[in-house]
Parts: sequence; structure tokens; C-alpha cells
Amino acid sequence: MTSTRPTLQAVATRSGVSMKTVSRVVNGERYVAPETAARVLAAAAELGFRPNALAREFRAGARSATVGLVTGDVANPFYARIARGAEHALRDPGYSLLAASNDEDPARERTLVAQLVDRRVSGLLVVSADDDHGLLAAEHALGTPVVFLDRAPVDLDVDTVVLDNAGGMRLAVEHLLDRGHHRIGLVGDLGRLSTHRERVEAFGTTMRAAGVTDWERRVRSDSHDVEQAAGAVRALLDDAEPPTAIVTTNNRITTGALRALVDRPDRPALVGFDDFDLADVLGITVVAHEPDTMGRVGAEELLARIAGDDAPARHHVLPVRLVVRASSGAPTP
Amino acid sequence: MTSTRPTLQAVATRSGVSMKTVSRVVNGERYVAPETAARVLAAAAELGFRPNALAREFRAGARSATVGLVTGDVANPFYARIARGAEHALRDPGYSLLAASNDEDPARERTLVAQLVDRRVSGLLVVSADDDHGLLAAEHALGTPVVFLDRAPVDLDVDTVVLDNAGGMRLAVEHLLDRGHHRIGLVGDLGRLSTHRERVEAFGTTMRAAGVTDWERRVRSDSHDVEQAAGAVRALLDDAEPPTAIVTTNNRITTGALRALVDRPDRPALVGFDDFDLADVLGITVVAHEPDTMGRVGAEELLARIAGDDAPARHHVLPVRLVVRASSGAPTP
DNA sequence: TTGAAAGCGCTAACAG
DNA sequence: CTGTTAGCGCTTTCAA
Repeated sequence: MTSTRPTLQAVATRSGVSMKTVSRVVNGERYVAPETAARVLAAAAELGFRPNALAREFRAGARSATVGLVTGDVANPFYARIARGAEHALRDPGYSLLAASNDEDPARERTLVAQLVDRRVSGLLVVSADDDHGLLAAEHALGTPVVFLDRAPVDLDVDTVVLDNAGGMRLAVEHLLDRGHHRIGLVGDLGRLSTHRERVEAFGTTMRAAGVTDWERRVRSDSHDVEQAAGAVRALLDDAEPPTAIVTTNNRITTGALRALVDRPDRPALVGFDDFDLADVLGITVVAHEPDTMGRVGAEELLARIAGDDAPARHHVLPVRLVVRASSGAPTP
Repeated sequence: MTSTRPTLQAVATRSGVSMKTVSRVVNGERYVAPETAARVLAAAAELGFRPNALAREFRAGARSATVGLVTGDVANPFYARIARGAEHALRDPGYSLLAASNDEDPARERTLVAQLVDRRVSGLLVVSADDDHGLLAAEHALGTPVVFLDRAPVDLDVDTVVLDNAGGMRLAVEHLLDRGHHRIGLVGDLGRLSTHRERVEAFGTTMRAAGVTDWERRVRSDSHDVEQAAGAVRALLDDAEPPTAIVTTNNRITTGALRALVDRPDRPALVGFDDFDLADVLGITVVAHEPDTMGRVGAEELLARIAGDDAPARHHVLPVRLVVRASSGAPTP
């Protein structure tokens, strides 16, 4: 037999005041006599009263004190850190995070967004795997703040927080060129992702600027898991003219590359996009950045919008930096 | 000017039927004439109607289609994988995950639990950093299913899903003993955590069974971040009689150990609790298990309870296995 | 400083 | 098969 949960009504009866008065006390509003407040508080404590957030939030136009976060897969450290950054920023203002993974599947993303919208989240943080943001656009038009992280949408004018993808790739490639590499391979994520496209484009631009014209033949896109990345790396190395250096465009692909390289004698130089936990121990040169910051900045942007800031969309570009370690040595002749 | 959101009421008016009928259609209930249903659906689509989940869930004793997950820190891969496993299991039944990190702080955990309870989650999945579960106990008594993950509570009789901590540690130690190690060090997490205590106890038991009596002097507890773990490892190695092998009790500590060992010539054998992303590349022997499974089993348990299963508390113990790699070689003389 | 009344959007319970 | 009524727990008017 589960006993029933005390309501605000019950507290009112118990302390002999009106519901409105209890409400005022519970919400710390002014204009309540100290004695009345004390009496109400005592009754609430005795009864073990806990306000029903669902009821409170349920009102015309009211929002849940909740923010939706849609990413690819929580278990990817990149997304996990975004989640952490966002959660920390939302903590004090009292918002909870509804975290959902789209598994990089557009259809699933739509389902998730619909769910979150139906739940009347106060805002949405999304690393989108979708090109069509109809639902999000509609929700945004209805006043729900939306911030895109990592990947900027082309069909929507909303706040964004992205990395300096071109700058990062340029740093990586120039570093390798400096070290004497010319045959540089690139192993990248799904071609349709904007981050991937920007990185590949910067790769090409930098290579061309250095006078390397056949860079395209060593570009392998569409590796979307560790195994595919390992395969792409092996394929590159088995080429007649294998690369002396490889750039990977995210942490998962770097992991795949390391798996592929671990037992190869012809190990090329390696630079990875995204820093990772043991990069220092393994001595891997990386383009580093702070995913936590991406989550935090996105959350802060959301909070500003929730607070009523209706300035035109802002576009944050977070800096990246090259962390040089042993893996980016000169080519072996 | 944000336009207003269409309600079920609006759809009813638009399609000339009662609200109840619209409700039936929207929820796919039976006993609606196909033509009526079609008309309602058309009206709903035209208006862009989306049901208000907050309103739907707000009713006497009603719960939100939401499950709370409290862990230490989402950015720790162990917790991130638990989250993924839980999310996947909750996906089809239509539940969303409210994920919250306690940062291993008991006070923060209480705040989080209170928030989740106030939000009327349908169930709670918790990796607790707290010893006192008063609030959780009360909520559990009120009928909210609660499942403890990884760490079993002593003050509460609820479902649990934990690892075979003793078995895992025994495997690790026996393996090292087999390889000829006797001076084995242990670097572990906060002493108050039940997982830690179980692992240390099994360490001692196994060592004693092998006739090693001074094992306790090489046990270092209370490393709760990577840096502390690295320090503890260095301290062990700087001892007059340093260990020839070290066991670390979780992935963070293993990371710290690797940082500490990377530039030491006197590198001891190493076995870590928890598998991790690049353990294969680095050749680290580990006690492996599947955090995803922990999340999944916990979520399934929760779903069963939500569905009304009121059998006595169940206690799941997940298997672990030893994955032998290069790091656990014989002692160097 | 306090209270009474109304209502948020939806669904159970009960008619028709 | 469809409609009417009532009400979830809380906060927002508006009065007192």
C-alpha cells in the first residue's frame, strides 16, 4: 500500500491558511507574515511536502525547467563532455538535462526532437545529424530557444557554437608540411556532416597552397565507426604510394587509426582532430579543443534566450590549438 | 510575436468532434470510426498539433514518462556507457532520460534526487555517492521504482545491479601471482565506496591465500582523480621495496597510472579494473565488463517495476573477465 | 498581508 | 462509436 503524497492543499489545511499563502511561502515570495511562514513551513515539513514540478510547470505557455540535449552518442567522449559542460552551466539556474542520443540517424533525431518539444523543454541544445530542421524551425518560431552545437544548420537562423574547423585543420596540415610531409592522407567522418566538409576543404586549401596537387586521392571519407576508420587507414597504407602522414578528423577515427597502425612497421606520422584521454601517454599530436566549453557556451546562450534576450542569432567559434607530440615526426625515407 | 500553440481543444473545434474523440485518435485508442479519425488527423496536421506531454502526465498520481539517472560524472566513460545502455533500453517504451551528475558529492546527490522526485520521474537509476538514502527510501516507499547501479546501498532493500568485484579482483591478482609477482601494489578509489572496499578485500584475501602477508603496505586508497592516482603510483614506486606489479581499481586510476609510468624505466606490470578504449593499443591487461549492460539491466528492471512487478528486490551481479595483454608480464629481476 | 475563484490541457469515468 | 463532466496541483488574477 503506497500512501498518498501530500499536496499543497494538504499543507494549507494543516496550517490553516489558504493555498495561495502556502504557495507564496513555498516559492519564497514576499508579503507573508513571518509567523505565518513559519507555521506553513512547519506543516510542510511534518507532512513531508514536496511541490509537484509537473503541476507547477503545467500552465498555458509554461515550460518545463528542463533543457533537451540531442547528440550522437553519449558514450563518445566528445558528446559526453558537451553534456558535462552543459549540465554544469544549467545546474545553478535549476534546469535539468534531458539527454538523448540520435545515433547519427536523422529519423531518430526527429523523433527525439518531437519528444522533447512535446515535453515543453525550455530550450534545445542540438548536435544535429539531420539536414531538415522543419520541426525545430517551427518550435523555434514558437519561441523555444534552440542552439546548434558543433554543426551549423544551413536552413535555420539560430545561435550556433562551433569549432574553428578550418583553422584547426590548417594548423595540422601546415605542421606536417613543415616536418617535410607531402603525401598526407585524411581519414574522415560521414561526408554529409558540415564539420567534415569544412575540415576536408581546409585540408585541400592548405595542401594546394603548399603546391600539393594530388591531395584528393588520399582523402577517405565516410568512416563512421572505429572499424571503418581502421580499414580506411589500412587501405591508404596499402596504396602504391602510401602517405607518410595521416590526419584523422575526430577522436573515433583516431582510435581506429591507432588500432590499424599498432602492428604495422610502416607507421606514418599521425595528427588527430580532438584531444583524447591517453593522447599524452601515446604521444599523439592532436588538434585540441574543449568540448565542455562548447556545452557550457551553448547552455549560457540558451539561458540568455530563455531570459528574454532576442538579439539576432549569435555565432560562437571556439578556438582550437595544436598540441605537438611524438606522432608527428618527419617522414621516414 | 510568437503565435500560440494549437491545443487538443482547437483540433476538436476544427474537426467538429469532441475533445475526447480527438484524444482517442491522438492516442490510437480503438472505437473510433475510420472517417472520424481521418478528419481529426487532418485537422491536427493542418494546425500542427503536438500533444502537451506535461498536461498529459499531470494528473493525480501520474508520472512523467521520464527516468532519472544519477551518476558521478557523465564524462567518465564508465558512466557514459551506463547512460547509453539505459537510454537504449528505455527508448522503445518511450521514456526519456533525465541525466544528472553528482560529482561524487553526497550533498549534490540529494539535491538531484529531490529535483528528480519533484519532477515525478517514473523511476530512478542511481550510482550513489551517498550513504544516507532517506529521500530515496521515502520515494521508494511511495511507489517509485529505484534501482541502484554499481554500488549497493546498505540502508535500503531495493533492486541492485553490480559487478562481480571480488571475482574480478581475484582474477587479476591470481594472474599476477601466476606470473611470479609477489610484491603487488593496489591503487584505489575513495575508501568509502563499496566497490572499492570489495575490491580491496578480495585483493587481501587472494594475497593471503597465496601466502603473501605484507600486502597491506602496498595498498593506496582514496585516489579520486587522475592526478592523485599518478601520485600514488609514483609513491609506491619510490618505496624501498617497490611493487613489481600494480593493480588499479578503475579506469581513471589506470589512466593516472599510465601517466605516471610513461617515463619511468622501472615500469611494473599493470592490471586495470575496467576496460578502456585504447587498452588494446597500449597492451594493458584489464578486468573487463560491460557498463552498457549495467545500464540496460537496470533500465529493464525499472521497466518491470513500473509495469507493476512487485516481487522482492532482485540483485544482479554482472560477470567480469580478465583480458590478458602485454602489460602483465613476469617481474623483471 | 491574505484569500477566493478560475483555469492551464488533457484524460478517466461514465453516460448516450 | 461518441460526447459530457469533472478534476489533477498549482499559480494567476483580482478582491478584501
